[in-house]
Amino acid sequence: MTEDPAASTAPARAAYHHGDLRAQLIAAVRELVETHGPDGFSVAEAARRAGVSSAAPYKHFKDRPAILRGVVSEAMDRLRAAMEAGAASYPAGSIEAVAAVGRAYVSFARAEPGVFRLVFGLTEGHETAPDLQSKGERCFGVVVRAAAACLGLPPENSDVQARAYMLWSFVHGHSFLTIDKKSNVASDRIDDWFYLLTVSGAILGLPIRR
Amino acid sequence: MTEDPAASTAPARAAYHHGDLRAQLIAAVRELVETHGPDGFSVAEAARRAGVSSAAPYKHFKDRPAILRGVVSEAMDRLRAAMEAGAASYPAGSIEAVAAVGRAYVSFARAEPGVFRLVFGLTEGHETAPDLQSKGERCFGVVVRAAAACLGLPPENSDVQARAYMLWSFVHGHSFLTIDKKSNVASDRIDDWFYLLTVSGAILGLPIRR
DNA sequence: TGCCAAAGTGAGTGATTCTAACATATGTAA
DNA sequence: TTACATATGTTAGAATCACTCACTTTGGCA
Repeated sequence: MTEDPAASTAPARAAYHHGDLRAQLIAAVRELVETHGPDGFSVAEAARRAGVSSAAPYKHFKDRPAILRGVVSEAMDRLRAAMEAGAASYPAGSIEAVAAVGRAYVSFARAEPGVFRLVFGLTEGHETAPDLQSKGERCFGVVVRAAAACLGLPPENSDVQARAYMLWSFVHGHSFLTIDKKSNVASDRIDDWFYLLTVSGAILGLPIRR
Repeated sequence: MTEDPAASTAPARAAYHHGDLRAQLIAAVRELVETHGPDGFSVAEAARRAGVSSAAPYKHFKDRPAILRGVVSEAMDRLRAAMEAGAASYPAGSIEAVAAVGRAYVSFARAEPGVFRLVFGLTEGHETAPDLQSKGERCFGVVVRAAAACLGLPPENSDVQARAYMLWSFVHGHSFLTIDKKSNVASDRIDDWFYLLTVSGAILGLPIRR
């Protein structure tokens, strides 16, 4: 019982008492949410996978929603990092950079549909979570900056903000429809990259590349 | 105990044994989902509100997810009816009719954010629910027909399908971002009707009215 | 070394989902 | 009208879960 190397997908059980249980719990919950759906997760099962008693999680999280919020917070960090990496992989100010932000968004939703749904389906305790709110705004900020650079306008410009919001709406909706498998008729036939380029160009008012 | 007129918001208790429990349960669950969030609902509470024992619901629904699916099914009927009514309130083939479909969509999300989230957040038993799948496709069909009429092309045309999908993505994303209160900075300032007209026009390739 | 706080355990409470066995009302056919 | 089959309800109970409390163990620190 000193070691348990086959503990789900968590890298390893560090120690009997001291291990970084908090991170391991978040990883376990993320996995559960991904496989069993956002509401098919239980604190008891997560604790079981982490190899601790069912009361241990409450030393690190106040509540069941608090655990969910931890997962969401971590996921939003990764999402924003992916968006920024997408923007950085193309010349600053190019429309390709804008589309790459959207592409990163859709890719994240495809790779982790359960977590993605959780991020934008969290309602309980949402009002009392200023850090999640601010992280959401930072994600939006990535879109705003890319659009601003592309348009040659300051990010505070209202037109930039509006166009960034439209871009985000489209990409957000496309992500949801994709993972929901609704209307796969059109979704499957679509090359996302071309679509994102097309729509980004149209929304930003730039000529569309063919 | 023959009458119980103050039973939540359900119109009235029809009879002791015979009442239309199924419809009343769906109404109670819809209400619970709306007030306490999609996962803050319990079969026991719904039964309590309908004035029956906690085992009664299982005579009408196989499962907890089955009840949710019943609510979703009913909601999708209403959503489609609202979209069709929106389209019908403007001349057939007009861009205003297309935008009205989107407006109905956003209005529904605003009016019933909990149910809306449930409709597109349902994952459990989703694969074994062909009626929900077909209802989703019928909703998409409303968009397709409006776009086809506007473009003067048959609904089966692939360009029509793709543009309809883009329209739906945008409207869907806008709905979600609106009810999630993310990035209210831009969302609040927006006149939806003008936006929908603008985007609809851009996506359909028609001149944008100013 | 001795003490304190952090971190984990085990048992227990109340609520939940769902099943099983039983009771009652409704509709149909003799 | 009576008798049966079925739909619809009930109570009781098993299994699970969220969460709390009292207790124990461990690591850090003066």
